[in-house]
Amino acid sequence: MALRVYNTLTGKKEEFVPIHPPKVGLYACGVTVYDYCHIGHARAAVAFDVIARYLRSSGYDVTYVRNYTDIDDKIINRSNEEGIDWRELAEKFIEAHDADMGALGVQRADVEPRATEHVDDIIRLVKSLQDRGFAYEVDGDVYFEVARFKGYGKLSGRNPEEMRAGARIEVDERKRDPLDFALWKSSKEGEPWWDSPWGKGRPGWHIECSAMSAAILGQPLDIHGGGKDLIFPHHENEIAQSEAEAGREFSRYWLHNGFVNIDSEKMSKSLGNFFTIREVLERYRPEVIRFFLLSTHYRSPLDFSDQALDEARIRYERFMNLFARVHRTLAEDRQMNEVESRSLRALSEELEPAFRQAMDDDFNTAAALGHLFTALGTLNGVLDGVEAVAGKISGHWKKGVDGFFRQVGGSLGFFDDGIEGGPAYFAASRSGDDEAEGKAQVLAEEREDARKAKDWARADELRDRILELGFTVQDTPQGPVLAAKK
RNA sequence: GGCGCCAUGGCCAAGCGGUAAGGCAGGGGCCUGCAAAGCCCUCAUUCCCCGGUUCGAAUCCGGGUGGCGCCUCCA
Repeated sequence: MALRVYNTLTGKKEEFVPIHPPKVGLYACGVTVYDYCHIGHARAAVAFDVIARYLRSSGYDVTYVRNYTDIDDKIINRSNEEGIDWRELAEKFIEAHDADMGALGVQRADVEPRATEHVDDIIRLVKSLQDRGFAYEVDGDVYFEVARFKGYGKLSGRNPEEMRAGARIEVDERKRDPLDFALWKSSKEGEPWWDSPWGKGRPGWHIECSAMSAAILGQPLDIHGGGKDLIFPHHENEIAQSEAEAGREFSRYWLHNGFVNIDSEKMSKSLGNFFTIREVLERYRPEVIRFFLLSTHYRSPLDFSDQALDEARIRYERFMNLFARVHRTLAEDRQMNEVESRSLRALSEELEPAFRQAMDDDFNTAAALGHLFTALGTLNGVLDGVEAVAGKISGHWKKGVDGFFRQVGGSLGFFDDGIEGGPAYFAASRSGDDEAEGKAQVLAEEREDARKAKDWARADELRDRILELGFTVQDTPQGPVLAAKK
């Protein structure tokens, strides 16, 4: 079964064929570091994290590059507002970005370049464009001349003539054409600058990705991606710069993730309707947020709401409940019986292939997760049978279940600890209150004694007190099991 | 104004020409001292509307209606 991906450039789903298999060069646009990341940034990061993970699990040798744009007007403005050095500001938000994304299980990219580390490459690229007649200088600023590049508009499906006719492009007298965009900007007094053939200045917005991707991955790239809002002008301009300079294709496939919406409207800084990752992390577990983000196909819009997060939590906890249950079920060293082996065959012969088929279809995590829920019913059913006769499960079965979830979870960024992850999830240490857990544990034992004495009033009272400590209690065949609420 | 995307049960959500996955919520049953967790059954003759193509359409085409996005910084 071949992997198929939706390519923005062609508007179609195509079979994925790397240029130099098994190597895959993947470049995703990262963030401009002038503020904390919101859930929209998280979605993009998680989407491309899953893409990189799944490509690897499919046998590709992926080099994943995700940049930080650490020099830009917004950074300069923000640093002036806060009265701190722009470098310090960028550093602060790079650290915050790494912490937030790390919490969500986003793996580090293989290379995470910063624009300021590649100013030499940027200057070389701008100079080359100028030498080739695609760029012109005006008082220390260098612009890309869109009219000289014939393919302009091919990614976003626009044509330059119509865009010029549109009234929304602001007129800058210094540009030969309203569509021309800055490759290099002269720096004003007090602004960051680098020496260049055009005097002191700094990179324009789009040029850093062209320069860094070529410097690190070479050209053409296999995949270039980012949020849908980057299609125009950012990625369109990258194509113009890179293809004009190199005279060949910039990237084979272009992948773009959809937005996170609030009440059906795009979450964005300008609308003010955004939630930062850290805000949401105060209310929901990182795994739950990740599960929410992967519950819809990456190209579709995704509505953010407490209701949606609550449902994601319930859904995610069904897996954790299963894991905790498997974990505490006693195992014995024997061959699997018919029921056990049939359930594992269902995993390996039906569910795992179905999972991969879904992921092969343009990384359809929503459909892939659907198949995992099917596994849930089968596996819980096996445990029901074991508990009904107060028996033990085969150790091979336990191992098989653990292996299955580690395997599929590896592509999604879940279930790293397999079955062990169940009890760990419900433990209080995750919410940082070991003391309360200790107390609750004592009460749970008292309650168990009361239950054995059939003192139901006492048992119920103890359960209420445990609840007040922030725990629910389940009476299982293996004894009482606590779970942190939250 | 230009370009584009979307519309599936109460809610979320797969589906990409072959006769509606999955989850949440709801109803019934089992299990339980009661719960919780879990299991079983149930829950869209129908996919915004109207035409068309086809043996066959949620899926393709045309026209509506509604929502959204990009065209300026934006994941």
